[in-house]
Amino acid sequence: VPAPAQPKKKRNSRRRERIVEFLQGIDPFLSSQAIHQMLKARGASMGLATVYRQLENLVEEGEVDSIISPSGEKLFRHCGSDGGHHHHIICKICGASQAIEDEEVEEMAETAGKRYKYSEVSHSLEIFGICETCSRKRVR
Amino acid sequence: VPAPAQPKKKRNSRRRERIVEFLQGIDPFLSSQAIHQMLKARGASMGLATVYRQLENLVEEGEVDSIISPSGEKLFRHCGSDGGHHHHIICKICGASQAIEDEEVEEMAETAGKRYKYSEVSHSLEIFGICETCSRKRVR
DNA sequence: ATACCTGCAAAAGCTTTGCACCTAC
DNA sequence: GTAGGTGCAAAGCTTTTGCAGGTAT
Repeated sequence: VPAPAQPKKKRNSRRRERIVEFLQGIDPFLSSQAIHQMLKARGASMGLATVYRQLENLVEEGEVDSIISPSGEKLFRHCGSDGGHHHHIICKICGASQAIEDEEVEEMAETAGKRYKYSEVSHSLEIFGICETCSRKRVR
Repeated sequence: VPAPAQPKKKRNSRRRERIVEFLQGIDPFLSSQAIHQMLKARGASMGLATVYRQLENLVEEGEVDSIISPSGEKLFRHCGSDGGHHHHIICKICGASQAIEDEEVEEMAETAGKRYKYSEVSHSLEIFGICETCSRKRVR
């Protein structure tokens, strides 16, 4: 079984810093496109491809958390200091999220991997719903 | 809050039966494209769009379970008789899967929804890895 | 100087949709 | 006879990639 290659060397850059800085000040999970759009709106010079490439780097380095929405779109969120891996309940409409603590999920995934002899085990648990704010807006 | 509209009336058809029949005899989670390809290989007359449309129907009716792979692709599997909703550990390479029983996840999702006042709460928990068979093939 | 970073546009994948025709009920 | 099903090709979307030029080290 080949050991996972360590990430390529990454370089600092304006765009990269801009993205990290932006994500640190943001709560919800956002799509690459949304992030690009919001950065442009803030006056950043930034190509879409760069956003994709940098987000890929940042996920690889563990700076950013990535999930897949029910529609198959990748969503990103800064997840640096507040501990390691955890899960969220996420609004399908606005992307607002709250962290969910649950150690049992981690254990369960590991146990299942061993029991069925799976290697390179990862897991994803995401809870999606519609937050109170968005619910109200919908009723109108 | 509008009540969820009941599914449209569905009609029996050769293609639909073919798909159900095929999925019932299959273990792993498969993509729409894979299912289409395998049905064609078995001599079925079947368009790709039909596979997409029927899988959509079947998921809506609860005949088929759908998940999203780490790459964002939708995967399907027959999930009719063996109880209701449950989770799986899935091979990233061949799609083989084993069911995982865990009631706590269900409770947790529900609790989190109530606590944070989210409506229309759903959740997804999937464990991905590489199964023993595929591990061996890789090493060669 | 070299290796990585960027932007743009093109290309790739998966999925959905418009339309004309077919089929179950 | 009518509403739903089907195939094909076109279109939609998100994401990736090729390439020429820019930038950090």
